[in-house]
Amino acid sequence: MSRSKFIVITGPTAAGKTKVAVSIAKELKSQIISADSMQIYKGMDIGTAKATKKEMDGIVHHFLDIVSPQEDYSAAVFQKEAFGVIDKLNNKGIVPIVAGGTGLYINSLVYKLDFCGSNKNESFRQKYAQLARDKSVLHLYNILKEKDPKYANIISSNDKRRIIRRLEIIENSGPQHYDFRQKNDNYDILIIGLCLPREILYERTDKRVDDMLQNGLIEEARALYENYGNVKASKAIGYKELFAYFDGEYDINEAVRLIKRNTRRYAKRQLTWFRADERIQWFDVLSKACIEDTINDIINYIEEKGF
RNA sequence: GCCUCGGUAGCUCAGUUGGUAGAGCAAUGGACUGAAAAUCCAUGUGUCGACAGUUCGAUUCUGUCCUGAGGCA
Repeated sequence: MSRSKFIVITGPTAAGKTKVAVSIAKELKSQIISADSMQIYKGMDIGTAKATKKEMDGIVHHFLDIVSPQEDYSAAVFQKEAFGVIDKLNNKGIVPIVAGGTGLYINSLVYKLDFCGSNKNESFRQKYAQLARDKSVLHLYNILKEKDPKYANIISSNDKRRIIRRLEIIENSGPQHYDFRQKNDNYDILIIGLCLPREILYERTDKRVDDMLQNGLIEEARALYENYGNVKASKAIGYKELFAYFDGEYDINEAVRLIKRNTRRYAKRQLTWFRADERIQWFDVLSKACIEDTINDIINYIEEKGF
């Protein structure tokens, strides 16, 4: 019996993951597992650059449109469900292609991340968020420091989000260990990263924002705004800025400027995230005359590695 | 042609009574364990338009030149 395996295709936004992943899935007669924290939402298509039916080209895509924008989802749920799909496909002799740019989602598969089985506790979060406003974030940090000095030591005393989350875990499940990341060795994993020169990447993200606006992003955001209001999904780039524009905080030109800027910063953070994993084999999508040549290189690499 | 005001960080500008400079925006590096397109940490990147003069020392004062905007002809 051969070992379980999967292939990951990742990289910054606008690097061309969709096309590459579909081409490779076709070649390997495989299916795609999307690892994107925003493409899971229904009705958010243009702004998340979700693959169109045409772009999918008959390839099965998992984890697109699986929840409505008002529902909760999380990396932990993704981890569990994605391994379910991976195992199912492996059993059928298929090597799945995990494709996406959400670092935590990718890491939940390629590392042994333990989410401690601790569910979200909304009232707890609200209570502590209020406490942070009434007193200070540092006040929360000091509470955490007493309960879990080891974890407190590795995060910033100003990281409200992680402080509250850790307190929540302790509240739910009692004291917890913190294991530094260990690679997931239950599977054979091949990780492929798509990259391109920073300057050109930024030109592409800028242009893509313009294209999204042409294709009706404002109308899509307006519908989300009217149907769901300020939900978690609306924190996505391209939506949050338009929501502020709808609220009259600034004009459309400022909204567009901020969308472009935030997209650039996001791409930069993704690069920081992925650079840290030395298993990634990088392919420059502009190194060859056309993307098809790069795709061939990737396919050869996959075969070389026995996937 | 003459007059006036400018030329300092990627951009908009501040400043130095002469001791090689700092804000905003933009940008860069990093972290990331049930919100992650989120959240957080760190960082000034510069022939101060060019050349010469005065000076111990010039981005700052003087001169010439280059260059931008406006005004007068």
